[in-house]
Amino acid sequence: MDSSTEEKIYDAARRIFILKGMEGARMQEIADEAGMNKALLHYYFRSKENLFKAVFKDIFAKFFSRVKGTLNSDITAKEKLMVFIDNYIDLIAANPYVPQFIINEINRDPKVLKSMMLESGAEPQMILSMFLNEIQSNNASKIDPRHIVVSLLGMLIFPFAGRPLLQMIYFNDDAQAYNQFLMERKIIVKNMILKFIEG
Amino acid sequence: MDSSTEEKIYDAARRIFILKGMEGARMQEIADEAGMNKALLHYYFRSKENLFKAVFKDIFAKFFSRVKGTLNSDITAKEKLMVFIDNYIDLIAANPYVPQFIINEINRDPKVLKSMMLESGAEPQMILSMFLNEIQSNNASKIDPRHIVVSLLGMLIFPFAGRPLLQMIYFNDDAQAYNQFLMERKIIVKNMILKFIEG
DNA sequence: GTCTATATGGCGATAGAC
DNA sequence: GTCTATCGCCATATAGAC
Repeated sequence: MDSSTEEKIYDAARRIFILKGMEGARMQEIADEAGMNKALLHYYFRSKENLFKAVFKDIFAKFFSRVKGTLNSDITAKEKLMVFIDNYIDLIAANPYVPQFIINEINRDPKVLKSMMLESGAEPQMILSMFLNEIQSNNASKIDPRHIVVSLLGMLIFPFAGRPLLQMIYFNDDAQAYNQFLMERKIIVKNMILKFIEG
Repeated sequence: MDSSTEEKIYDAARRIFILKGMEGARMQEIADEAGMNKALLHYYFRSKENLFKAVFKDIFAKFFSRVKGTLNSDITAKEKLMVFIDNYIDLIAANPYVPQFIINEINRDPKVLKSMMLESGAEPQMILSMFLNEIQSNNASKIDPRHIVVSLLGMLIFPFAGRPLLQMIYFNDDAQAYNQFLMERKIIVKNMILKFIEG
């Protein structure tokens, strides 16, 4: 681990903030995680608010760019959607707390959302057309594609966000079984979306 | 407003906790909301933790009992599902922050989940069969009904939890238009579930 | 740049008058 | 039961030695 001090702080903050959110995180905890003193956090980032914004902006931008990247390949619209579902479930599985973290923070302080959008390089107009073009071209049933996008994202994110409850009442708290359930969802969600789009 | 002091505290706490969560809420803020002094909160509930648990337990139990009630009427399984979707969207629309609040708190401290389940009168076994029977009997495609339950809840909850982001990028921040979108989802989600269940 | 020590403020909780 | 005043703690932030 020969990364710079600033990078160590940033990485530690990223882990702690994602797990506990802005309010739940403690500067001391981040310092411990980074293996250094609390004062250094302020030396490099001046305030907790600053550190949080730096981290949040990056997480937000990275997740958006990953989504964008998935949709920018050179295959048919339907194939893009299928690839997106596979990749997105893998992406959340590798970062299970990120989507809920983003949802929480945009609800906690919706004001930051606009600047996040701009600074992340994700112009609203580009985001708007994301998904929608893919869906429109295959949408035999002429449904407002925004309903399909929202349904799709809900189906993908909820099993991760609601995991403690779902795993307990439907899987007798068997984490292994629940992991398998999450991977099964790739096929399930693809089938569901296809059936809906193709009328 | 001739309710008792304890009720006033409880109601105020409920509003504040739902909006800000356990960590974001301040006892002073709850006292202001209830129109009284901070010390009275401790006189009646001894600690913030106690007050929070009392509120959370009730919210959790009430949401579960509403869901249960919807599924206990005397109609066919398919009709029950359709009625459930209508009622659940109305229920969230009237309490838009509640589902995310529940999700946050069970993730923040999963230990409380078990006692919540028991004290809310919702035995896991009863919860398990909830939905599943309804879906199984109509499930021509023989899909694991848990996938359908999770998909359904995700489709219903996500448009509320992700509202700030979705409303901004897909509705140009037009709240009125977004409200209409939420009501349209009753038909959309019903169609989606039906198509899936009926193969 | 990195540390220890400390200042400053806010919050949960309590004491005690009425 | 309800209030004012205050305690004690913990978290962010800063001062200052090295």
